[in-house]
Formats: sequence, C-alpha cells, structure tokens
Amino acid sequence: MILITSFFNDSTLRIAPKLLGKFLVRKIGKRRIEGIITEVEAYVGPYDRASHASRGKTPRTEVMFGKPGYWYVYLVYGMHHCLNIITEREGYPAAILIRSVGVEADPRGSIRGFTQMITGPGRVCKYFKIDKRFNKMSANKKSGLWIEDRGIRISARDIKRGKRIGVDYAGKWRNKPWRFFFANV
DNA sequence: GATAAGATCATCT
DNA sequence: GATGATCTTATCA
Repeated sequence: MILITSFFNDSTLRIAPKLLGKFLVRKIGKRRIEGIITEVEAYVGPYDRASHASRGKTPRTEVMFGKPGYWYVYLVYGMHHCLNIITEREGYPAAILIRSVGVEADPRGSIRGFTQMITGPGRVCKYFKIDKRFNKMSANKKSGLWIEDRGIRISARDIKRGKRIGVDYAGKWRNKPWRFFFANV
C-alpha cells in the first residue's frame, strides 16, 4: 500500500517513527530499487535552527512550506544529495530526512535479515540514484519514487531515539531527540 | 569517545 | 565570501 498525502499531513514527530519499517521504492524503467527504512530524522517548524526552513522561505526551502507528501532533495557539502519527505499542512515547514535503508533481502515480515545496510543520507541517494530531479516532485508512482507500507509490524522496543547528526551549530535545537532508528538490525 | 581536516559547490549574505 | 541535515581518514585521549 502506497503512503499517500493524508499520511504525511500530520505531526512530523508522530510520522517519523512510523516511517521505520516502511519501504522506499524507486522505479527506473522495468528495474526497481527498494529497501526498508531504518533511520530517519525530523526537521520541524520555522524555529528549528537545524532545519533549512529556520532561515525563512527561500527558493531552496519553499518546498518545505508546501504540501505534504512531496520530496525535498538538496545537495550538501558540494557532493552529497539528501532525500526528505515533506510533512504537515501547507504553510508549515517540516520534513523527514531518510538517513538509512536496509537492502538485498526479503524480510518476510521482519525488520531483520538484511544483508546490506545503506547508512547515511548521501549513500541512500547514491544507491537509489536520487538527485535534484526529484526535488518538488510528489511521492507516488508517477514520479517513480514513493514509500510503501508492506504490513511489517514494528515493536516500540525496536525503535530508538537520539539527537540528530551534524547539527551541532543549531544551539538549543542541537540536542532535540528527533532522530529515530532501529537498534540491532 | 571526541575533535578535525579535506573534498567540493549550491545557496545565501 | 562563508558555509553546510556528509563521509572518510586521522589523531588524541
């Protein structure tokens, strides 16, 4: 079942842990690239200094202020693309960064058993062949990049929280426990 | 564990 | 002109 706009039109911090165990799917012609989402980070609202949106609406960040269920893709450090899904109502800037994905195995209803982990947002984009072409596109079959729920049940025990990575400049926002990930997968 | 440097460029000031 | 939602490698503790 493909996750649609209504799934993303909700509190970012409520959605973020729910994305764990969902599948990121990329279709290129007849080929599919897919993997189970194992780590995400939430960037929430106009005041979160770790979020690009805290500097106000600019040509780059306007997609964060737009409709939920769209992709926000940008280049950091001159070499890595990062993939985010826009959340919350139009006008409120928020997104979830997809940091890690498990691939190369059929989980058969489990979050374990993957033979390869793609760790880090830069590597996720490289593996899924994602670049700025997807920026401002919607997450559905038409764009060729979407998120699916395959009915894997996630136990609250499997979900860990921690501070976000690489945002030490963000003042009091730096320690917000808005990173969600699976432990021991 | 913590901290740092280098690669390399779109974005913002 | 400065900087970063990264990644790798290195050094210190």
